[in-house]
Amino acid sequence: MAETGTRRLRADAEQNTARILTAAAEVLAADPLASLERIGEAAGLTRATVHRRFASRQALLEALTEQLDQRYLSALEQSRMDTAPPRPVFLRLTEILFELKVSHRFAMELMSAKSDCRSGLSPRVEEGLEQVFARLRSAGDITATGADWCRGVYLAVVHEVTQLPPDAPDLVAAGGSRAELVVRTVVGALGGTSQP
Amino acid sequence: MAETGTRRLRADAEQNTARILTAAAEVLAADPLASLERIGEAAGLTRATVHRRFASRQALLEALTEQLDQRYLSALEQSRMDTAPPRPVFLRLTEILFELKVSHRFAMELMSAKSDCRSGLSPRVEEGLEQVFARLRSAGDITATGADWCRGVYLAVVHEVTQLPPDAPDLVAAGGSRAELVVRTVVGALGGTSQP
DNA sequence: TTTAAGTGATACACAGCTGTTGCAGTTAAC
DNA sequence: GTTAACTGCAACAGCTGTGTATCACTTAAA
Repeated sequence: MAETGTRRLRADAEQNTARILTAAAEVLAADPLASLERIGEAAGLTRATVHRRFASRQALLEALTEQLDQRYLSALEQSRMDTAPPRPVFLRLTEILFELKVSHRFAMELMSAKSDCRSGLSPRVEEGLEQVFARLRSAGDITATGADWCRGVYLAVVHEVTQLPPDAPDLVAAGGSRAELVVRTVVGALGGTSQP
Repeated sequence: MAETGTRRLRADAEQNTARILTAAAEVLAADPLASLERIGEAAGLTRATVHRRFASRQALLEALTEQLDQRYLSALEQSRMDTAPPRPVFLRLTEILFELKVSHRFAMELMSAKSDCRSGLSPRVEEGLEQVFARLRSAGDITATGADWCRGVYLAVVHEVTQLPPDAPDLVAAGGSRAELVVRTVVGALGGTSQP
C-alpha cells in the first residue's frame, strides 16, 4: 500500500520499503511501541525516509499487517489443507509459520482496536484457520467447536512457544521442534489426545 | 507503596488511593497505555490528585502489581494446596482468580521490561504456581515439566478464556464455568487428559 | 552523460503525556 | 469549632513522537 497510484518507484526506493518493513517487523516484535526513529535506524535509514515511503505510522502498520496476511495465506496454501490428513497439515502450517519467523503478537495487541475483526487477522486468514480446525474436529483430533476459541488458543500457544528458550525441557521432549510442541499442546488443549 | 514512611493518611485520602488502584486496574486492562488523566477520570478524581497519591506513573504501576501479587498469594493460600488433591486445588485456584476479576495481561505486557523475573509475577507467586503444577505432575494429571512453560500456558489460557463471550459453545460445554474450561484446557495442553 | 528521483541532514510546528506548583475551597480529625 | 490535610482548578515546563518542509548531495535510469 506504499504507493500504487502514481508512477513506478525507483529500484532502490522499492528496496528500501522492503527494508523498512523487515526492520519494522523485527523492532515492533520486540517493542510494539518503538518509534519510527528506531525502525528507520534498524533499517539503516533516516526517519525522514521512512516518512517518504509511508505517509504515516498508521500506513506503515497497515502495510505490515498486509504483508503478514499475505504470509499467513501463503502458509495456508502451502500446507495443502484439502488433500492431506488434517494433523500433518496442521503441523506443516505451524512449521511454515515458524520458518517465516512471523511474530504476530504485536499485531494482535495493536491492531485489535481499529481492526474490524477482533483477532487482527484478515477474514480470509481466519476462514482458512477455521477450516483447518474443522477438519481436525471431523477427524476426531479435537473436540472444541468454537472457531474463535480454537484460533485464540492456537495463537496464544504459538506465542508461548516462541518465548521458550531452545533448551526448555518440554521443547526438548518434543524433539526440539517448536511446531511439534505447538501441535501437541493445541490438540491436547482443544480436547484431543496429545499422542498422534 | 503509596506512602509508608511519613504520617498516617487521612481516611478519604486512603480511600482515594484505593479508588485509583481499582480504576487503574479496570482502565489499564482495556488499554495498557491509558493516560493518568483517564485513570483519574475513571476514579472520579483529577489527574493532580492521582499524582499526589502516587509520585509517578511508575509508582502507580508498581503499587498495582503489588496489589495484584497480594491477590495471587491469597488465592494460592485459599486453595489449600497442601491438603486437597491437586486437580480440585487447581480448579479452586482458578475460580478464585476469576472471582477477583483479576486482569493480569496488562501487567504481563508492561512489567516484563523492568521486572527482574520474566513473568511479571513475584517470586513467591511463581513458586506457589510451580508447586501446584508439580503436584499435578506427581498425580499424573499432566506430563509437562518446565515451570515457565506450565505457567505461561496457564496464564495464556486464562487470558483467552477471559476474552470468551458467555455464550461461547466451548464455555457452555464446560458447564458455563470459565475456571472449569481453563482447567480442562490447561491439563489437556500440558499432556494430561481433559477428563477428570 | 544528462536528468529526474531519492536520500540525509536539519529545522520547525504540533500534539499528547508527565510532573510540578500555587491557590482557593472543602473536609476529616482533634 | 478550629486546624491541618486533602482536593479541584489552572497554569507551567519538559519530554517524546509525529508529520512537514527545505536544501545539498547521491544515485538510478533514460
